[in-house]
Amino acid sequence: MDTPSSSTPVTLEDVARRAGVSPSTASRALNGSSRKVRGEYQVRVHAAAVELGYIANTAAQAVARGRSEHLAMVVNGINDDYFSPVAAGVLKAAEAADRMVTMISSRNSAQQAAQVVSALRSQRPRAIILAGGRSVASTRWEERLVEELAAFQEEGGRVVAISEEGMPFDTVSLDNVAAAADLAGAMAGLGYRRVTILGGPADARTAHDRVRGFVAGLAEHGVEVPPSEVLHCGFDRDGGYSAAGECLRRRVPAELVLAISDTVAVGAIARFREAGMSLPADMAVAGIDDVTVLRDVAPALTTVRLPWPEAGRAALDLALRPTEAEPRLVRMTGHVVLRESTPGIGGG
Amino acid sequence: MDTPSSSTPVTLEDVARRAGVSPSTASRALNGSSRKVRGEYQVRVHAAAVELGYIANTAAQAVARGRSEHLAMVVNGINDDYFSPVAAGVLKAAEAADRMVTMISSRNSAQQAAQVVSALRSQRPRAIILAGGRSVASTRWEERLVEELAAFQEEGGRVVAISEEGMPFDTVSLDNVAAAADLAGAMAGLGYRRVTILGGPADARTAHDRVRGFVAGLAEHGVEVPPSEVLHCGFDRDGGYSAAGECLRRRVPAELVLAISDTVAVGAIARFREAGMSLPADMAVAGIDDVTVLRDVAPALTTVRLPWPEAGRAALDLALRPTEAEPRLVRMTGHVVLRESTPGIGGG
DNA sequence: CTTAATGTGGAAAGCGCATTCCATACGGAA
DNA sequence: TTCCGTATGGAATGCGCTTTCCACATTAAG
Repeated sequence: MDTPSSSTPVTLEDVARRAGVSPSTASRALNGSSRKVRGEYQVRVHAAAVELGYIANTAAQAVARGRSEHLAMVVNGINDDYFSPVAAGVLKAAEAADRMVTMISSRNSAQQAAQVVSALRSQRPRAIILAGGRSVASTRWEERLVEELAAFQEEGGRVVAISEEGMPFDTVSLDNVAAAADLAGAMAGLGYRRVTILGGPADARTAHDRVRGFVAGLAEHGVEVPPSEVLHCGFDRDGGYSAAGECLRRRVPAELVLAISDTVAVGAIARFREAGMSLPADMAVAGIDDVTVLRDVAPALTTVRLPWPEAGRAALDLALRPTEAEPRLVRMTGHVVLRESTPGIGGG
Repeated sequence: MDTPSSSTPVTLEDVARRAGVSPSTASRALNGSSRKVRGEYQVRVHAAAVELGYIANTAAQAVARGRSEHLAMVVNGINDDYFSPVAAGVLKAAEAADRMVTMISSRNSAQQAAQVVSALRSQRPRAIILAGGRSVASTRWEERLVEELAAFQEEGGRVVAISEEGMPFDTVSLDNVAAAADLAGAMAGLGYRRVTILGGPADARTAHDRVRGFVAGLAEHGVEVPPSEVLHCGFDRDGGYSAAGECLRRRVPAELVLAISDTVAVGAIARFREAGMSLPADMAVAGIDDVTVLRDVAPALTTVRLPWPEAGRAALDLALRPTEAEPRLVRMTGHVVLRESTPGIGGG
């Protein structure tokens, strides 16, 4: 009790000795074995275990069994604000399934992701969940990443990607293109014609898809967006802020700014306000994601609700299901939520 | 390549054979051992490892060494929005330190926490970080939790608590009382006299401390808050929303609502708006935490900035440092951020 | 040139557990 | 009563890796 790190963890053998049985029996009694143990021994072993405060050594179990039951997740480039919903969804589902999940963040690059997956593999987890952040071009590192993942799967592991349709693994896909197109369509329906797109990083897959959706959705309603009206910027609040500044410098200001995400939209709003504009009177703004904490702010932001937490849960479900021959695809779609920030033009 | 789960992970022995050395040598070459291996063997082993795609089995290492190098973290009651900052801080720091962290969420109760810590212990991690959520009274389950943690420490593990001063472990403390008191003091300085407190759950430690700080800070400036003006509610947006409803039913409405957190404040604001009030003209509102995404909303929320991500990082630093005789305490304080939501009364 | 000190590879033991295999006890059928 | 099938405990083996411990050079010291 005095010196630190003095005691040593109690092992299964300790329990067995205490209960007066063999380690084999103790093992069978304490964990779900196919073999049965006589009732009397059963209770004696359990009693000994609680008396001694025995906690099974998962590492040892993993090596004896050849594979652990843990789950691993790589979060690609956590954004302080934004990392939450999908990770929270996964964690909550894991809680319900009584699992632990090991998280590791990769600095947003596929190179890191490959290394990180390799590190994860060393844990021999049951499944690896990959969240977000591929880039547009299929780089050499992307290939490495896929290879690494494929090797893992080859060894009996499960791989689930979130939001990354196109990988040869089980995938939970949030249809970014459709979400953006729906929103754009709705905006066109409200009468907006001159729109500027805050497009996020040029090389991020998600950003790219959303921009594509915006453009397509508007085009469908006869609204063309000249390439000069697609502004690239960071994927966060500051990105939106500075891109909005750029926007202000245009001769003919837009009627509507379509931001690639709510966070970017918030940054833009801040910049517009700073310039003395009154929202939504002077400028309409919409985003994508429907970040919860933003639902109540003024002007309430028009957005597309994307079921991120549900996607996390779905990913975990897939991860827990046994591998099948064909990669499965769970597709989730968002729906447009009209709020005050886009009152519309014709009707106003 | 055809059937799934066909291949089997390559082991250290495979590498050794390929390199024409003994497993011992391979082990020494591949991992940081105190022993040296001849240069030639060194490169041969490494070459063999990459050729074969060897990935060390951490579980086996953990059992051989007696302890793993992983970090574990229990997040107490993840709130979809709010879980972010501290977890993100920890994860980022872990990334920098090249560590993985296993997260597990406990349903906000100490009972769950005790079970969860026990599960974590089975991994034999190097450290366990405990984030948030103790209750006011020291229940039997809290004791169990501390016991569990103490046993873990006794076995050589490190324990770090965030925001939970008073446990016999290394602690990163965010001074909730002081934060609330500072804010309250500032508000009193702005001339507010009739204030209602949205106090969160009656039994949550953090909430309790903040309410205490509010009351004390106001009292210091001669402002008394009758107990009837402390409204208890959930710790989230909906809690704030409904508590604000209660608030509206009062005869003499308050001039200022002090919410226990930004999220609660946002809920309250939503309710007030719904009632047709104009903010901040009709009602001033302030919160605590300074949630990033809320910084730009209108009316910009007066709050106390609490360095949650930094706390996460600090916790990880502590976790990586060797145990010392005395539990260490890292105290972090917030600072008041005045924004539009509390324009003040005298000066306005 | 001998002897001790040092460096380095390999054999073997061990980490905590699951599991296969063997031994024993028991029940029922003949 | 004998024989076989079944149930269940225990010894032994193995999982992948680290770490003594030992053997064998080399080299430095005498």
